[in-house]
Amino acid sequence: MEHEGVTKVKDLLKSTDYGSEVKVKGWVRTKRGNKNIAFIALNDGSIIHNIQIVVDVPNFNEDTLALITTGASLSVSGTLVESMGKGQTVEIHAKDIEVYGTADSETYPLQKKGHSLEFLREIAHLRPRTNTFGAVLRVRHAMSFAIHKYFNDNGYYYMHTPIITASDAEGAGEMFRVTTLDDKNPPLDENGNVDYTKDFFGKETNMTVSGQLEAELGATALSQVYTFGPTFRAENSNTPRHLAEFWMVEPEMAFYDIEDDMNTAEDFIKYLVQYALDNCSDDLEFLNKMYDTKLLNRLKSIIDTDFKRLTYTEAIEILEKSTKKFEFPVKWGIDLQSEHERFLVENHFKRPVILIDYPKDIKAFYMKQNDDGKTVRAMDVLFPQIGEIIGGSQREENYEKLISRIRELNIPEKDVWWYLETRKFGTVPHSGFGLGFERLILFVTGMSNIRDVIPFPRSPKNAEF
RNA sequence: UCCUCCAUAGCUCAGUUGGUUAGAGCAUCUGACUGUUAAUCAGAGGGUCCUAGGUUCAAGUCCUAGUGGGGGAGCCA
Repeated sequence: MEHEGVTKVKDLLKSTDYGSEVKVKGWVRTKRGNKNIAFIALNDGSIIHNIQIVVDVPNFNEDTLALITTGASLSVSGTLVESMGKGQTVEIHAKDIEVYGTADSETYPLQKKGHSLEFLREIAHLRPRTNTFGAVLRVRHAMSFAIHKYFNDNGYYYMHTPIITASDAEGAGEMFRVTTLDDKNPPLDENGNVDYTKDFFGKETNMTVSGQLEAELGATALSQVYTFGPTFRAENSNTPRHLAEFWMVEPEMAFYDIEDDMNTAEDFIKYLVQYALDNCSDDLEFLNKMYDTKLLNRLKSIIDTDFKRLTYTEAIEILEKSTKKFEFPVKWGIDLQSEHERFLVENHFKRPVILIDYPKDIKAFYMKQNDDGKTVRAMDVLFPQIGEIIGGSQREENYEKLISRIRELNIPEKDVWWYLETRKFGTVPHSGFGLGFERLILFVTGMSNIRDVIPFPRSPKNAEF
């Protein structure tokens, strides 16, 4: 739908309708020229490229043109013409220019020149106006859309799981507390502890660390569901791969075993990468040129490569036999460290790896126990550069086995009674996995810091904007 | 949270064994140029050297602490 006769830059650049009258609105990237002619590069975010506005200076008010500086917002009406200059095929010969808002060139922080990503993080309110963040945000949108499309096309239902939760059973990390109690003078019980029965929900509540347990409830009715929402971890993690607030995709499939789970994960991620290549080529080419010249090759190779599948035990054997010296010694039962995962993916197999059948002691309570009594049907998809991009498992559907594991781990049964009931009433084998959305975006964009693939990152000591 | 590196103009950085008035490129401003492509050329303005202490005749430079940031690790997605 066209808005007020305005054409997007994206469509103007494709157009060959020379001589037609057009209107475009956007933000000035650069202006250059002399007293006779001026060139304005205008961008509206619809595409990484700018449309060039050609201004015959004598035809315009001098004071108006003086307001057109980098960052100013304009409405331009004019004629679409074949460009006389090199560097673009079409441009707009301006007839009328309206300045919506100026951007004082003395104080506007974005220059024509490139800026460091660290600096741009400090001006996250303005960084969407840069080429890099425009590209990242468009790719991020495309990936969000593709996720919904993939699941919708494959018979999944999008399920909204709660953001506020009273269950601490997931054990996926430290949680942010949610409360309306007076922080200076909270009600106390007879033992002097904070009395959460007086709190808003009548019990202690937190921000969710995962929608999985609730997604399982949906899967035992709708067969295939997925969640896609914000997730919160109060871990003091200061790394380029962690956020305190991030988005997670969690499909959950009834009647799927671990093999189906792996097949789905691999198909899903290849679909998303293919979607990016098909729909974000301009942005990916820019990122490939500016940040990571191997990006496009890496994305293409992922699609054509079968992920290497092996068990945790086999992986341990490979690591033990390798001549590489690891900082953390390898032994069956340990949780694999980044150096181990990187070795497997980047040195040994040189392709994505799916590891299954992990020791049960290093995995969550809900994972299906294998007959060996030692391992569970967990699955981790390990990617080059970013490590674990997907973690999933077949779930334990046997009530007796599940509750005995819950008791072993001292998880309060009163917190998970509802979860247990799905195993009591019409239980089915089922599986699922979680994909860290920002880690996917890291992989697809080739960016190296997770704070640069989310518009307004939340991390320890940073909740600005 | 641990290890490590860093903090100097709007941005990116240089600044020697501690020693006059702290520099460059880009950006900005002024001027020149009739088709530019991060335009080019000439000139000008622009600094609480992160903060607080300390050592010293003298600190951007050395020491201590703090704050913020990068990289690595842990926790994890």
